[in-house]
Amino acid sequence: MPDNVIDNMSIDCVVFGFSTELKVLLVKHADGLSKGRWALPGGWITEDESLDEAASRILFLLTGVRNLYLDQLKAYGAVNRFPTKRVLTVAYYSLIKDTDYQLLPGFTASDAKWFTPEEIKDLPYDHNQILQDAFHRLQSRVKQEPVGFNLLPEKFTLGQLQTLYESILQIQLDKPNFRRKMLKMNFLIDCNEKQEDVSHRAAKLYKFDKPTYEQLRERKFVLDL
Amino acid sequence: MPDNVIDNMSIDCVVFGFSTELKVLLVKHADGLSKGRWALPGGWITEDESLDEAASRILFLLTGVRNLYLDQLKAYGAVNRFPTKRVLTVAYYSLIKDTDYQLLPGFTASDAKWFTPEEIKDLPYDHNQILQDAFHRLQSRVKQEPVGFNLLPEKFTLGQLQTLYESILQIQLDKPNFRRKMLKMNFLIDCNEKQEDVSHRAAKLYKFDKPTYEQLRERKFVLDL
DNA sequence: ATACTTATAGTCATAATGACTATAAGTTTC
DNA sequence: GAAACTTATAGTCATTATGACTATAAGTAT
Repeated sequence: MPDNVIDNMSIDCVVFGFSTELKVLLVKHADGLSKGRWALPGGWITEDESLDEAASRILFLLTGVRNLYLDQLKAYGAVNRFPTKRVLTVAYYSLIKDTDYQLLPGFTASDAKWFTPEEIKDLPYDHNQILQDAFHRLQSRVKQEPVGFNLLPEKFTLGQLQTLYESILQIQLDKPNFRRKMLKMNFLIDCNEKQEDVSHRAAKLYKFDKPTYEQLRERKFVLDL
Repeated sequence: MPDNVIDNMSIDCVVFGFSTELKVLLVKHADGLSKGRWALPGGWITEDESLDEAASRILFLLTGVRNLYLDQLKAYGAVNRFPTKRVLTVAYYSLIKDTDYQLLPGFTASDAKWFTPEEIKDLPYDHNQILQDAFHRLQSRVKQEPVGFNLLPEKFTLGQLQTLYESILQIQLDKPNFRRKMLKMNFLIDCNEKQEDVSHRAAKLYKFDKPTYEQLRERKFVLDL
């Protein structure tokens, strides 16, 4: 443990990604009491950094990506949540495009891996609780913010967008109605391009018009799916 | 400072109340660097209590009410947020009915007081930020939960309910449309009683049907005002 | 050529919305 | 006691949104 860490404060991160379904990034702990087990990525907070800075540093070390979408979830401070001493952890959740994601040298596939929520059974400490809370936060956030746009590639199809919403909200949506609703919102820009390399009719590609979205969000706007 | 406190972790609480408008409870600090200034109620976390327990204890000491509606907001941990040393604080927000509220002996009107948001100018530490974040949380929460029912008396009129929503969301609402929307939700029970002691036509009193509300909330339900 | 697969367009009855008007039931003022 | 207020409550109506569909298009795979 470096000498400028605060020895009773840590960070834990829930990193969400999406390709064909929603995934969470776990790391295999190299040492400590949870050695060899998969757990949420985390680390100690140092004296000279804020909470957000600590989370950002820890995620950069893991993923190689700076300025990830990162939002604090909440603090966890049960008396015995950590086995050896009392440690408060501040949990964050993060969204990442898999196109941006690259494991840094030092991490290998056996150290860090994407898991679907169903694959994740038994995490150490209170990480199951943190993961569940993060997932609920994502579910409520997705209705009020363009979080989807932090998970999808620059250009995407309406089908991908729908699959994303379905896998976050865990519901089935009617395709024509979903399209109609999204397009009426007016924050999708038609790229005038089509998908390539698909074995069926290619779909139009869209991208996200951030200014329009922000304007909408200022007023009210609840996405009711 | 008692000897079982953790000297770098504290709690701060934003307590909301409502009578004719939304209010926030502040206390006058008796000692320390902010002596004599109004600030959010707070205190140190002790070794033997969780975060929720600490917040609950601190609010009980202040208000005399146990089992308040209490929800964690988030943790604040800027390096220099506290002047003498590094302290992480976990902020909570709480809702209280003024009928339940009674200042405990030991607190007087000059120690603890309700303020409207506009009256609150310049709080010490990062309390301005915490207050603002709590208010935003309340604004978004009110659309997805019956938080209003933790702020109103047991029996209330539709007029009071509307005023509450207006003062939380800081918008004007059309009266007939608001009534229609609320009543259609089916979680209001007609008490078959009327207001008394008002100098105009008395309104019907309603109370909240918690089971029906919870059922609704399970499914989806976004209150779009 | 036919069967798949997914994309995209359109229909239609019903429900919700926003902006109102109208009336009721009391109090206060003159 | 009548008129003027104040707030509650009921109802109208044109417009828009919704949910559940059907239909067609544009490709690939068999």
